[in-house]
Amino acid sequence: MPRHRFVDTRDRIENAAIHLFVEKSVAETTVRDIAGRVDLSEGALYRHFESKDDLVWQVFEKHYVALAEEIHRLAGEAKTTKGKVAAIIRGCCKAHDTDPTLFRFLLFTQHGQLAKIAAGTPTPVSAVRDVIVAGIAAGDIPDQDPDLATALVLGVVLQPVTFSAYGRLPTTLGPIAERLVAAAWNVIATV
Amino acid sequence: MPRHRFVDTRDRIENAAIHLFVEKSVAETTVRDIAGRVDLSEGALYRHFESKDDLVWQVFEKHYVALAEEIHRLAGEAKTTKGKVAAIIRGCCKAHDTDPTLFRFLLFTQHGQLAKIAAGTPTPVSAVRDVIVAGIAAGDIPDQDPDLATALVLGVVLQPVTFSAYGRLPTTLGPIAERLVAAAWNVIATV
Amino acid sequence: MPRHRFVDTRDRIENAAIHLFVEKSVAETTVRDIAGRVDLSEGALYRHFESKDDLVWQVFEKHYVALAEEIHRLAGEAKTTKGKVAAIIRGCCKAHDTDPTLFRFLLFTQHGQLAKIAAGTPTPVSAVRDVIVAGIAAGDIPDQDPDLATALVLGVVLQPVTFSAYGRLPTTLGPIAERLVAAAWNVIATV
Amino acid sequence: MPRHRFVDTRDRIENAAIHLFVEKSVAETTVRDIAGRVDLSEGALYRHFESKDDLVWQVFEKHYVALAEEIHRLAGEAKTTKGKVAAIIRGCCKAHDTDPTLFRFLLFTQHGQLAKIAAGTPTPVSAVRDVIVAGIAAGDIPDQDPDLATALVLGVVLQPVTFSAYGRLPTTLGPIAERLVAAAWNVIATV
DNA sequence: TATGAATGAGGCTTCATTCAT
DNA sequence: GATGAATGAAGCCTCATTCAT
Repeated sequence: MPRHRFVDTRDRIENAAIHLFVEKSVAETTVRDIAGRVDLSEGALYRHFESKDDLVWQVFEKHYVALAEEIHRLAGEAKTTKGKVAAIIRGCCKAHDTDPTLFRFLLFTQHGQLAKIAAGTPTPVSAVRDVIVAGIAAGDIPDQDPDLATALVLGVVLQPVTFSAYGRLPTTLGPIAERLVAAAWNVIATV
Repeated sequence: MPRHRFVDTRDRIENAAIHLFVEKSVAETTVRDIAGRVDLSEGALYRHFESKDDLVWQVFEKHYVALAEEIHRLAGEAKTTKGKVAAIIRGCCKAHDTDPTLFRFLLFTQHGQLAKIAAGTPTPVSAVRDVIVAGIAAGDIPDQDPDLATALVLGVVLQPVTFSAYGRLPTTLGPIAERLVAAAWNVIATV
Repeated sequence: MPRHRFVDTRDRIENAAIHLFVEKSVAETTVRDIAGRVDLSEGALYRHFESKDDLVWQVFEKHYVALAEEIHRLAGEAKTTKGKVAAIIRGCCKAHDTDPTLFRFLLFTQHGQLAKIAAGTPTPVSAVRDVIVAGIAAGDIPDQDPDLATALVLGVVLQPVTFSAYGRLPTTLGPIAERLVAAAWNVIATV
Repeated sequence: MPRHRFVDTRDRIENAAIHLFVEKSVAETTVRDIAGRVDLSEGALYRHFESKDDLVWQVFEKHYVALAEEIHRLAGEAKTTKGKVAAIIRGCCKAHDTDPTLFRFLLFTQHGQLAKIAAGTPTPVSAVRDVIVAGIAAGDIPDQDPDLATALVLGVVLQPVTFSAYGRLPTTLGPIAERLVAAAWNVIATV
């Protein structure tokens, strides 16, 4: 049963697509580009995805949700708010370093995909926000606008990711993870 | 209708373009969209800009450089590093609030335009970096990777801007400016 | 009375147009190109010509007819058929050398303009043909298809003109005029 | 309608294009014209040619070079210079009569395409010139400017072709081939 | 499943021409 | 007469998608 052939092809398509999307942006990547990268005909792609939009969405959603779950899981394993935040930051760095292209794809492709996410679906943003809301409630961090706090924590991770993508910082975030952990905590713990 | 009534046709085009670019992204904005918004024929646009790409680039470059100069100027007016950083953050908030759409345009359109910027041209990023490098040299802030420090400072402003664009934070950054000032300083002053 | 201003401008337009038409072909020459060459606005051209087509046609017709008349005149001054043919060839060489660009314009622009010439209008072709018909009638040259004979005589002049235009022969035809005279005569005098 | 019924789509495109180019000139033939003639969508053309320019060039180059080779081959089969010239002229007449439209296309489209030909590429012109140079060296024809001689020989064939295209001579050159052979020889053999 | 020619809508751009100034 | 922004038609080309094989 050549069932694995299928899975394999689909994975290869997704992978090629992600790389192209980061290299040239979704809009500038053509179906032909993707097919060429996977050494497949254009028409064959439509055996795996309904449309280009569908491909983008499926790939985005899958990994976006996975990242949200990972963050949620990591936060759950720590007891204190400080520990949760640290776990999240470290988790993001690790996720980034495991596959920088994928992480960049999620960051750069949000625009346009975010609107398609069903309200209430857990996202990396909501996962972080949950931790902060709980932290405020528990008195671990000062009372403050949870959305702003979330933005600050995310800014501490995502801007370095952006810099890394532009070559202003190394491809690997591991070495600066603890610095980011400290910064993220600082930013919400100090008034 | 007198055809020369609007001497500011070019300005109106730029303005319409910026708004559309933020609303729908550059790629999804057609020349026809822009022309329609300004109530002009498509062809007429080409008397003002060589191409769509040229329009995007000229509009981006103009305001991107202007923002860099503004940041540079603000930093120059303060004496201490702390004062400079504060001035920069406040300046960004003010620039954002003066014209949120323009600020978002700069933020969201970097990708793809940044590569066209001549090496050595002052940018908002380099302006911030300069302050940090000087701050380290002066001993105002701990010794650290200036690029990472720059990323952290920018993250503190830009992520709230992004949240604001997505409706997760108010359209106005003024009210949270001092909070961002504190956060930005914290992030680079604490090891 | 600035009457000469007008004449002057019109001449300059015609001249610029001819040069551009030869350099880039009529189709690839834009009204803007012409206006630019004369340092005039596009709209101003329409004060002198009804349309681009009109400009092309007027310029072509004027010089095409003038050349026909010149050939006719030259043929009339000689007595024998041989003398007439020689005078025509020499006249063409002289016309070419006086203004190679104009001659090339006539040669290269025929296509498309020829159809507009009113039947019966004297042309360079008909002028040559007349000489040949008369020559046959007078017994100066063997009986033969006058059209073919005309083609051969013209070929002897026009192909060198073409070569000259392509840089395969010098810009000046004067030095080879007598050779062409001999060839032209040979080609129709020998069965 | 099965879409693969015509394996020769490319050939049909080339053929339609050549006819249109001769009928209306390259500049006045639109991609839509060509597509319409072949009963194909405009976009489909681009699966066979990169651009309109590319189509023109490929078609031109292919047949221009083929004609050069044919002339070269014919010249090679004859021993004497006189025989070579005769073979060339007859070959041109035959090529013309086999497909007058194609021959006219080559003649009328030179302008603009010639510049694209790689230096050193054999062309009909160079093929004729080679024969003449060799003829001079062998003493078969008087010493003379080979370029001028080439022009004269070509003029003898190409002007009748032009006349034929304009309806001034029959569509078929066969009947006058020997006359042209004689004229071509005369023109270079007599000082 | 795969192929790739074909479609068709729509995007960007050019350009002859007009017209208010 | 001159200007040059504006028009509007039309041209070339791209690309997501379909479909016969």
